[in-house]
Amino acid sequence: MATIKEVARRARVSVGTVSNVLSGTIPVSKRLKTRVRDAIEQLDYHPNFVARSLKIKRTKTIGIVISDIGNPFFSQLLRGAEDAAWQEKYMLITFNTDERPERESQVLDALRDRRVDGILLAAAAGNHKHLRAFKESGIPIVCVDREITGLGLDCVVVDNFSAARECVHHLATLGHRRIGLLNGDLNLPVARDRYFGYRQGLEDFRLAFEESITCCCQSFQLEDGYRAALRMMSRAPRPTAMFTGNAMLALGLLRALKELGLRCPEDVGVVMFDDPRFTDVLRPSLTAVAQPSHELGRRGFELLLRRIANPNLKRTRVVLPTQLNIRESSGLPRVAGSG
Amino acid sequence: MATIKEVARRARVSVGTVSNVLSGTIPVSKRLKTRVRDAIEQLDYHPNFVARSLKIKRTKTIGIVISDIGNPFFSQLLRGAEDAAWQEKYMLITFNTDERPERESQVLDALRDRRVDGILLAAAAGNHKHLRAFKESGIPIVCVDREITGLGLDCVVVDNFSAARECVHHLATLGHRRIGLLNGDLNLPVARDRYFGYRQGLEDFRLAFEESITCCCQSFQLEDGYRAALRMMSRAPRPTAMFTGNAMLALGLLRALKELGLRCPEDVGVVMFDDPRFTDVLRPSLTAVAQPSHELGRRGFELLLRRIANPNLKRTRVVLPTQLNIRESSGLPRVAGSG
DNA sequence: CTGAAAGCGCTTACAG
DNA sequence: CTGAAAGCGCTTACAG
Repeated sequence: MATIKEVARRARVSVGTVSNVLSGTIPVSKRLKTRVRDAIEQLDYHPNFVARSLKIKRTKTIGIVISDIGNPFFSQLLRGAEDAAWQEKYMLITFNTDERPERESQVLDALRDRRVDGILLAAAAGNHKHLRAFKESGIPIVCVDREITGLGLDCVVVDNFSAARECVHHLATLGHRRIGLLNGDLNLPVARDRYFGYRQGLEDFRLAFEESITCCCQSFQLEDGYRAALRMMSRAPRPTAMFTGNAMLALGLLRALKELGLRCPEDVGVVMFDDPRFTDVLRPSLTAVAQPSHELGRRGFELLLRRIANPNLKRTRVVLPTQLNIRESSGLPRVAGSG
Repeated sequence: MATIKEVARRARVSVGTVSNVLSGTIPVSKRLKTRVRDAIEQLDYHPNFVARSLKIKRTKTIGIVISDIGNPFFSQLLRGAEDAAWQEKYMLITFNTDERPERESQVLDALRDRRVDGILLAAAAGNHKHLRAFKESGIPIVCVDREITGLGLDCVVVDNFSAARECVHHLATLGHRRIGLLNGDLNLPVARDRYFGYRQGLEDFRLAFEESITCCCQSFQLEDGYRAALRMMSRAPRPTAMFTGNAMLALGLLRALKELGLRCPEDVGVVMFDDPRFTDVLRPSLTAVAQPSHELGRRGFELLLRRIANPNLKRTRVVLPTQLNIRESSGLPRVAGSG
């Protein structure tokens, strides 16, 4: 590919002049401008962004580190970030960590070596020692979906506590008295918040918290949810309704119910966190907490950009609203004592 | 962040020597090696990959351009590519095109400016003028999922024709005589191959091809499938079974059936292309063609790597096997004349 | 306006 | 082994 030097030679100007017509910041005479433009076209010249990055110490690239792109929540979040990034001529380097902190640490190191301008991070559970070390690099991190406290990191999140609490209220209002929980790893802040929201919801209705119908799986994956649900639902006394920490766990639960010959919502009502596109095609359609995943990504990027521009900004925490979409799976109101 | 110069000064060696201990290709005395290592640690030095890229003319970065990461097929493909790339210390820049050729063209240009080493492309429908122009850059492209002919591009794909044909055979064997099609844009090679496979399947069983129960939507999106299905299924005579070109269209179809009060599989049997994780949680569980999406990504990356290493290799075309997973939605065998 | 030159942070022949 | 130097392809003061 042609270089700026070749363009300069052909246009009989200095490389500085070529650079100037390209950037437009410093005026160039019409005569030289056309000569340069012609040379560029003839040589099919495309400025080398790598060289530019080295010089200006900006790569216009950010890393986005999530747990699993297979989860529709994260794929939408990625889309939001990409859409915002494209407008600003930024590019995204994507990484999945599968919730493994050591992989997260390696990925962050690799991104630092590439000198990305910033990072959007949905952190894995576990300690954040490597994040503390990463601060040395001076590369800003904005947490998306999963807040990290104590490191002064910006974040854009939803109010998991309140949304979970609302789910329990909804089920309790329908007459449920034994409401179980199928959740992810409690080391994950989102899982923890949903857990405490669940408990608060029970308390609000003076319902007993029962260990035996509460399960925190190792992951938010379908298979884990399936196995846990199989165990929980084949044990008496069964819950009459379940709240699940995300959609994958709900699918696992539904699979287990099906296998056990239990009907939803007649035998077991279901309400879940997350509301991916396919939700209302399922039978029954699923009552779900919709999160603004696309916006989470978009706002995350915008915040990161502001942080890059101004490292001294004080820490920002953005909370986006959720919405409970009531569908069939939570069931009809129960008559007292039928659970 | 510290530079190689600072490390050299502190270790009292030349920058060349620092580079040599880092790369390991040229031997360095033990004495200097420890001095350099100490300096690196003290300064928390991390080599600047951007500078390295400029010098060696390799960015160890590839672009991956797909239509929609929200489609589980593509998110798995991306994972496959990422997993393979990570092993080779490559990074992936991700882009969604939403099937827009003009966006695809812009994205490719931007990736060229970044001097990616290669590109994994699931091309949008439409003409490929911009791809022809892109060849000038010398940056290799490997097509994944969607083959492009006439430009000498490598590809890794599945046999869409045969898999679609097999779906129709399956339905015909169950006794269906009016088998409809819900497909994506015929300008897309995958859609076209599935279309012709469908027709061949009908022919194999001497079933008539009927325009009125065939629909090629503008996109492979749920909403398009829903609208088309609503139209088609409310018109008599209805098909007794449908073959859909992907999972999103099948979900759209199911939503339409539900709305029209039609049961699946009793009223309408359904077989679809793609087999995402949630498929067998649906009621009925869906008969589906599983594609090795993860492997498509992995093999695509591997092929790209070979192509980068050797631009003179002759064109390679890799075809990966699919598998028809028979579940409830195709229904039980029909008695003759019941359709 | 315009050009010559320094420099971004590396790698890699080339001498010694 | 080791160092001095050139060069990757740009941008940006600095003179003129």
